[in-house]
Amino acid sequence: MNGATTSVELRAHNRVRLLRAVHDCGATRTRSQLTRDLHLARGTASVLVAGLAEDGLLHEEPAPGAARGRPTHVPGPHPRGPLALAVDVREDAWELAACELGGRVTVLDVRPHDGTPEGALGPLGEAVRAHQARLGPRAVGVGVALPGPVRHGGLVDIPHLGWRSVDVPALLAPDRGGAGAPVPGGPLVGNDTALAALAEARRGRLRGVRVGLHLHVDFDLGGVLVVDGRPLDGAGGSGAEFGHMPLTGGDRPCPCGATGCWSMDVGANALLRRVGLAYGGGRGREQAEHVLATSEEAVAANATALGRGIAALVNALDPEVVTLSGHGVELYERASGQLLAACEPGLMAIRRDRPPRIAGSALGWRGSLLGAMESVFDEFLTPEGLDRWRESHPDQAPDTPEPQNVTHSTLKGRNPI
Amino acid sequence: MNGATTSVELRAHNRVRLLRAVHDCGATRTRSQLTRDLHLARGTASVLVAGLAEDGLLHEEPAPGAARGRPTHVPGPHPRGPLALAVDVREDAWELAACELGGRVTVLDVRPHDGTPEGALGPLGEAVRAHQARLGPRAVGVGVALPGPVRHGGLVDIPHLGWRSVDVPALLAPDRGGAGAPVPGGPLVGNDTALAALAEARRGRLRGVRVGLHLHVDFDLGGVLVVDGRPLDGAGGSGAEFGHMPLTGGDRPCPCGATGCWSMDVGANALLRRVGLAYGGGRGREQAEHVLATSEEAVAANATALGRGIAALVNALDPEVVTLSGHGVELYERASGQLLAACEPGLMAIRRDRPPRIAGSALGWRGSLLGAMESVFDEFLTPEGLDRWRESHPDQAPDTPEPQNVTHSTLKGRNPI
DNA sequence: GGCTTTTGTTCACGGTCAGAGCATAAACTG
DNA sequence: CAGTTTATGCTCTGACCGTGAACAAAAGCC
Repeated sequence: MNGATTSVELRAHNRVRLLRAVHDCGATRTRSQLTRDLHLARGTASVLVAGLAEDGLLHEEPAPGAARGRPTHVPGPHPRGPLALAVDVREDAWELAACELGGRVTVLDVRPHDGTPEGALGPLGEAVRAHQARLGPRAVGVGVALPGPVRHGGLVDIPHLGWRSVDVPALLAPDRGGAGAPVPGGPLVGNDTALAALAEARRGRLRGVRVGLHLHVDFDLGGVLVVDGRPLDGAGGSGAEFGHMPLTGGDRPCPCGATGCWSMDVGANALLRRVGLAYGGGRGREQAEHVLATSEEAVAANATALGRGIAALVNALDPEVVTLSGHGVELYERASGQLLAACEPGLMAIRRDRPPRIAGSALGWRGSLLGAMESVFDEFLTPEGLDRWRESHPDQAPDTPEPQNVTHSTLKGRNPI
Repeated sequence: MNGATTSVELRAHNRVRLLRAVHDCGATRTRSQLTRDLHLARGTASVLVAGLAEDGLLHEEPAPGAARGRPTHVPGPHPRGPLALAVDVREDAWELAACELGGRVTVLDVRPHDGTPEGALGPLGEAVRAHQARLGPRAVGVGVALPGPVRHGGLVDIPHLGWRSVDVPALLAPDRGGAGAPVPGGPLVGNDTALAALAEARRGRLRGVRVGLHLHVDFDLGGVLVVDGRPLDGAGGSGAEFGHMPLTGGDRPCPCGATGCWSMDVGANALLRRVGLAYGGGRGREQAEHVLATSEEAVAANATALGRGIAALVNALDPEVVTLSGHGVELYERASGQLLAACEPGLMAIRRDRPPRIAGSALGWRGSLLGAMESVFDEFLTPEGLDRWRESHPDQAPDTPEPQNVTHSTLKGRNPI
């Protein structure tokens, strides 16, 4: 992102570039490929890799495929290297995972909860602290995805669960008592839509896309613009709320406090309402999935509302691609016709010539969790982050036991990964 | 923006940083202040300034105020330094100016036109070419602001003037015959709203603001998000069209091809329609100004629609500041009460706690022209741009006569600068 | 007029990367 | 199976850059 000014910053900058390249490609590229991609001299790459390996950040393995010349190696995560703890908190359950550099995910824990701030975040905090203690300095950060707007580094509102300015960092670590202020080393709290978009930008269908629009459909609808691989999260961190614009002409009051929000017409709650079932409070995920699978009419209504809103956003923002995650994937698969039919008349004439691609996410329901991981590594893969690592690893990293590879059942929804 | 990788890139990067700092502060800071601001050693700054002065890019003048120690100097534009040609094309007239590094503007020409592509751009192209010939290599680029969406580097649509995919670069320079492709050295065509937002970000009320929303009101309404000093112009360059979302619940067909656009309810055309006068086709600027000054009712209707749309966008994007330019300044001065009253009920509850500031532009009607200038310097103030300059100035720049300092009357509207 | 303060200039020094030359390790060739 | 080809890793030299200290310069202050 930013530029180096002095020679020593230059070295730090190149260390970060190399490490990020390894992470972004999922530890698949060989050293010689990386050398070319980053326009480095072979000697420079040699020094950089050696340094990162010595710091316990990288570990080279022989490259699998046999090629013509001298065999090269694939730099990947160090066996005692940094781990990001990532959490996806939904309205009815949470999932905790440890993630290596490169993006390999090991699910550590999955638990349902009662929808209250204490009921959800208390046990989660305990689990996080236990794993942090077990992993020691290998745990370089905690990223948490939450299904509501996040303000000023941790205050979360989820109107339909009755969460009002819930201080998530404080509830996760009661002793540290941070009043909304982002404690150094505290959890990185983010909106699930914004984090799903981040994952999509790094490892999904928005990879390499300069301007993309990501929409995340769960109980309600979130949306955010992704520019140059970064979701635009607003001034206070809560800028992924495209669902709270009155794009579909409704006049129903929204729990958010406004009226006629697009979000009222798309998502699990809208599906349930459409068929006359009870909705709200984070309940009814299974019924909603049943409706999605069986009620042609409710699906069509959802898809129509989705399409109309997409048209408005495409007019305004001119994205190259529109991606859908959560229920959006199935909604698009089952009713792309209605969606596109509702979208087209809402487009400006000049947009109809070259409409953006619309695509389901490649990450399924894993987006928010992966985005939480990326948010941790985004902070770690900086000169400052690597300096901290170096300080916490005086010479040789102590032998930490591998994280238990028990993979619990993951949160509901398909998991293509 | 991006970072240097090698030592020599580092030098180029620091040259750019210094030059940009001079430009951004309007050539007001002293060399010692710049040295501190950029965290440079005095020796480095010395070498950099000397190099830039020798290249004909900077020229140091003694600092005006007398301080305690050894007197310092103020680096400013070189008398034979680079000039950006900037053009603001409106529906009924255009204005051409030459701009020095640092932002000093000299208006070169102002002319009304008939609203046709040829009528507007033919004479403009002649004027531009004449000045380019006069200035030689000092003219480092041409930036053009146009009141409609700009696609793929130059194709412009202005529905209410009947412009459909007008190839602006080709019409400005018929001999070069670029078919929409951005010719190297060709004009940088941009949307007036996006460029007004750019100017606001660099020299107006969005300076230093991480996330801001800028709305430009002329005959109709344009809007764009500004992040880190950069307006988000979409995948094809036409992402400043917040006016073409159905935010106010109308159902009137819009010339753009969609229905119920916000833009139908705000701007000169909306004012004229409200009082029953003829509108469209870029005519009626003076009548609209009269309506704005006299009709309480039409102004209130405009302000209400503006406020309602702002609420939706604030919900979605969480900007820190909302700025208004063009007629928006007067609209806000005359009816901020109605605007805010319409905005508030549309906000999410969490936004009502900390609503963004709303402010009239500090640049009045000059924004688009200044933004056109900034777009030229944004391309010039890069390692590549400075290399081109060095190549076109083999050793010592030839003596070019100063641009005539005749300042024509500027385009209609107040000009605080 | 001498002292203090601030800034510009010069230069030795350490750090960084590019590039060339050489070593290495595989596949290919006959 | 031995020589050739090819691609890569390693090492060293050279050029470049910014830092920081020492010195010079130019003003205000006492």
